[in-house]
Amino acid sequence: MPSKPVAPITIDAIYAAPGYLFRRMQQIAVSIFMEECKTFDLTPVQYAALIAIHTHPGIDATRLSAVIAFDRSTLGSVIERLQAKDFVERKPAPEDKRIKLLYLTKSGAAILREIIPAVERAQARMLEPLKPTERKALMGLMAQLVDLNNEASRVPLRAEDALEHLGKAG
Amino acid sequence: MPSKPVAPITIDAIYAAPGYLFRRMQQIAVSIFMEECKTFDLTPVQYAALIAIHTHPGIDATRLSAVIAFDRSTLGSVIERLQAKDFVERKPAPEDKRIKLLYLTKSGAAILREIIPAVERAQARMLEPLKPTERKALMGLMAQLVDLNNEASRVPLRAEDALEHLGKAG
DNA sequence: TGTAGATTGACAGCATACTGACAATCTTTG
DNA sequence: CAAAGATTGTCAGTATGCTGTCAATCTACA
Repeated sequence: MPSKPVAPITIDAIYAAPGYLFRRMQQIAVSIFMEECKTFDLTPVQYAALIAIHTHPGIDATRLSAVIAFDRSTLGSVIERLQAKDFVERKPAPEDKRIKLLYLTKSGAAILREIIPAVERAQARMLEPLKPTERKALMGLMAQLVDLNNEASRVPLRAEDALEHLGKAG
Repeated sequence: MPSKPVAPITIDAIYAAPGYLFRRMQQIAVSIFMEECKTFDLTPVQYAALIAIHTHPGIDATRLSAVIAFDRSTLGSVIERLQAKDFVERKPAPEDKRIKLLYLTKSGAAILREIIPAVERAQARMLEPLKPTERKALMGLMAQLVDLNNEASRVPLRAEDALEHLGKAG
């Protein structure tokens, strides 16, 4: 009996591979985001951070990294840049000297309101080539896959766990 | 009549956004790849470059960047690292002094053969949480979307155009 | 032929992303 | 209470990824 056939080494195999398609689509998504939001000087990551801080005022960096699925190291410099642009401020936590709490500044809240239409245009453009039914199907499958693969990429905490101690009153 | 309702600013809106799902899935895909291939000291990008050079021996850096959808700048340092590991070698093109042609070394060809099973395990793991039908559907939609959005992320050349002058005998 | 324009590889600069390590600090446990 | 262990923010180091620029070189047109 013949042994299991070895897949030929070709570039076309790459083009059909999940890993390639995910990387390429991420690349395209960032490009579209930056194009729609070019007047705002905000990257996708910085936008996500602002939204999360808006939703959870007084969150600390470690919990924020869990909420938007980032490692702490990267997030440190992201916050630094947001602080330099005066969109975010950090206050020492009174009960724990290690922690610095994150808050939006007035400019931060303002730019968030202004950028949202542009972000929504960007999100719509990413899926525009598909038919409405296909968009729904794709987003459903992606949400499912990301959720079920959550453990695969080691993020320090699951978002819900990270927020347990944070008062619902915010 | 009421004006168009403004979407509330919440973190949940982020979690359902295409941009977030694409970024997160790319993150997960890289993580799985690195886990399966950790004995090989090759990143996903370096792997893609090796495959492309294997498929098109004597390709130059600019065309390679088009084939695997990268900008030239990033690819420069990627090639440098592959060269440092002795997986790739560059030879000056006789008919054009600007160009350096890329070839796999013996070690490069060898590691490619060895790593492929690990890469295939990684690719399979990315989609594992889904049912077979769903995997096919997702990959179909992703391939379609990436293809139709190709112009969105400005890669210098389309892959086919990039390879036009390269002899089929290559 | 000569020169304007295009191409190539290289570089600087910025912003993710990750691992691993570290001191300061807090918590848990004996 | 004291020592062990965990957590927090930060840093160093590596690798993408992008824009923009540049000199060297090639091409195409006047």
